[in-house]
Amino acid sequence: MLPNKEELKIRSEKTKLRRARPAKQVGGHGVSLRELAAHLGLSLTTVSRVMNHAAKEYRIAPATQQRVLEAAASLNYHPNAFARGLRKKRSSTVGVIVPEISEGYAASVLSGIEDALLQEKFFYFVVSHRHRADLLDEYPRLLLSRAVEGIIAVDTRLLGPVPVPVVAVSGHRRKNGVLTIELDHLTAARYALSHLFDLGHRKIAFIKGQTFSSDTRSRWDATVKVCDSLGIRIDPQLVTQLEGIAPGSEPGYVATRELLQRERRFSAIVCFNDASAIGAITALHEAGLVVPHDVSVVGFDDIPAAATIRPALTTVRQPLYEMGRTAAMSLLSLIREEISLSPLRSILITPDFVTRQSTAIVSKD
Amino acid sequence: MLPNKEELKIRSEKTKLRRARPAKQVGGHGVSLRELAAHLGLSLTTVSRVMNHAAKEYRIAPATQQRVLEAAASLNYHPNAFARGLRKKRSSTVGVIVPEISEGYAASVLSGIEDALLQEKFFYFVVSHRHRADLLDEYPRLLLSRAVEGIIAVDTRLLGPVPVPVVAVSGHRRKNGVLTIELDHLTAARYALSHLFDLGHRKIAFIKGQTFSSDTRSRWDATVKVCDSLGIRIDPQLVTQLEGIAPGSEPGYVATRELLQRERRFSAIVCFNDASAIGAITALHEAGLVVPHDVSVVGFDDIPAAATIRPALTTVRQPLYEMGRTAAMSLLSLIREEISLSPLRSILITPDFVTRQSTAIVSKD
DNA sequence: CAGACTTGCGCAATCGTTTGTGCTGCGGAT
DNA sequence: ATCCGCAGCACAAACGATTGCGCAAGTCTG
Repeated sequence: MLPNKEELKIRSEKTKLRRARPAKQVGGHGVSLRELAAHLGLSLTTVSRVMNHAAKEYRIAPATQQRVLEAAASLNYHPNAFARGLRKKRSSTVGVIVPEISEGYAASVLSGIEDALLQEKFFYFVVSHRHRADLLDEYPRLLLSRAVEGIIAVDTRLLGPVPVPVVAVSGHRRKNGVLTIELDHLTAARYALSHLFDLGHRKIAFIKGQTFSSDTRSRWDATVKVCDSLGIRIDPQLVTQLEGIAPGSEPGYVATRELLQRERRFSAIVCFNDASAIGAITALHEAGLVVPHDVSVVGFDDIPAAATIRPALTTVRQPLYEMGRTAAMSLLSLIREEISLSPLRSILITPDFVTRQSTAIVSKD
Repeated sequence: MLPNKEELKIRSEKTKLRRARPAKQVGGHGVSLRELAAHLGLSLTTVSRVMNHAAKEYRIAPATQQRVLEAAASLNYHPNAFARGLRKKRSSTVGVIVPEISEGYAASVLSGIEDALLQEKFFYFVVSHRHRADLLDEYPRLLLSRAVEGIIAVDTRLLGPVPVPVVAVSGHRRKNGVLTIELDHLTAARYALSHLFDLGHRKIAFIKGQTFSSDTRSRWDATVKVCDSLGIRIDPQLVTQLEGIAPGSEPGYVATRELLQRERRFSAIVCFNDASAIGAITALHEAGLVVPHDVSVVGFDDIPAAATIRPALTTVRQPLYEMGRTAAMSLLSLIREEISLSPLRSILITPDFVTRQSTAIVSKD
């Protein structure tokens, strides 16, 4: 049955009535496009076009633009994010998955991510999986249900495929459809080793990372390669590995004690990270060895404590902020389809090297 | 002009045609309610009610519920966040404003916030203002335009009033409409001072925080009060203050050197935070004083470095994670109007005390 | 002065959900 | 046989913004 004129009339009036009531908006502030338009005596269309900077394209008179913009400002108009998202199918939001947000690594990367995203008016959701498999499985779905347009995985290996662009910061097995931002481990190794080499060190000990850490492999491969080219022989007896998931300096302390027990002489230690370097220094001091006089120590990361510990740590600095920034910018490019994935699978970030007091010329005795 | 039957027919068919095309959804995955309903031969209404657990209320037959749920699962139906938000005016999202995310303080608080929020299916946006006034002004608005239902300000003083519930973690001047989560500074001071008191310390030096830091005032007030009750005299000559915005241990180093120059004897220092305590230790060592034998040092915060530095730092631990959790849970209660603001203006969180190696019995000489 | 452009703007459909109200059978009470 | 009530579902109007077309004046061309 088609409604007749009478009914339509009535309905239309009811509608008007409803529209007249002050709509309580999300956030409780501001007015809707409709109210703004009514206030101006213009159509929704026109106002919308002005607000979207599409005025030229649709030839809105400059005077009208002025009026609209002023009214928008004075009425405190803010477009409703839901309505806009619903219509445009874009949320200007990305998801970030990290192992643990309270850790310095993730937080530094996030800082870079945030800067890059906010510049483009994007926001981000953060979730931390804490290495729990169920969360690793659930979070991407949760993020997608929040309509994120892309995902950044920080030091995290995503399980299944994801229907939006994904950028990984370290820690992702190279995989189809995932752009990885990683440190240039070769340059990093070259920094650390040639520094020691130039100081005269030849018998160098190494503390590798835990096996579960994704950087362990690539960093060690780079180390081997650089030693090769420098002519440094890697003595298997001088290689140890961090064990256990304990954070902080403890694992490095343990590894160094093991190293010392092997009674093989070495004049320097290259550590997997600063935390373990600090542990190494403690162990060396306990063994009566003075850093850097007897043994030089090189760290990795440049965490804040690296500068404050005595002796201050010579270390390879990971530009985490920059890695985050790059990740975010790449993700945006992928979302906007300005770049496609095939040509580049990973972007290398160049580390810095910070020379402090924990390394010195090899002693002559 | 009313459309006649003919036109309506045509329009309706056009409509059907459009609806038939596979709608590319946000996130590129799943089907819409409409498709799900069509698939089931049911109305949108019914399916929606089942999906929203409102089946009882509207007497949907159990068999129907079953069918709906199964179809939803098999078709991978996910409600569109925009449409739902638009309709229900709720985003299940809050905003978090921090000074700097890469700093340990904010990151730890965020960790607690995240846990509490995700439990309730809320997500959060993070923005860091870096003490820039323009951002402090802009971010609340930006967050509101993203329809956040509440805001958590971490160590940050919001400028204007905000039309959604606000919870502050430290750093907020007590203000109407803002619930503040803060450390119980009195207990904290009692921990630190009675520890030193019991070790025999009477001549105690203090390093206060920078004036811009919001905790400086309340922590000092508590210190004065506790000294009073313990009968410890505060010698103005033994009180210094951190200067400058430099992060890390430098300000503490400088403050301690100043203290030493005053040539007033003291057997212990109570520092504003761990970072400055580390600086203090460095300065003391340089002056030939051994910690803790000659001077005991107490920190505040319990940052990771506190445990690794030598000597390991005795310090007051701020339960940042718990403060974040409490903030988030309170905010949710405010949003749901389960609690109102008037009765409680601030929630005190009790600190812990960690005894390590930087404090010792006062030496007899 | 008629037709062809251009200028400046409005109509109305659409995005996907939610929800107040209504409508249809069917069984039991009278 | 009539009426009532309830079980079980559907209608259709929002929510607020975007956008392909379309249309009326005004300007220009010849």
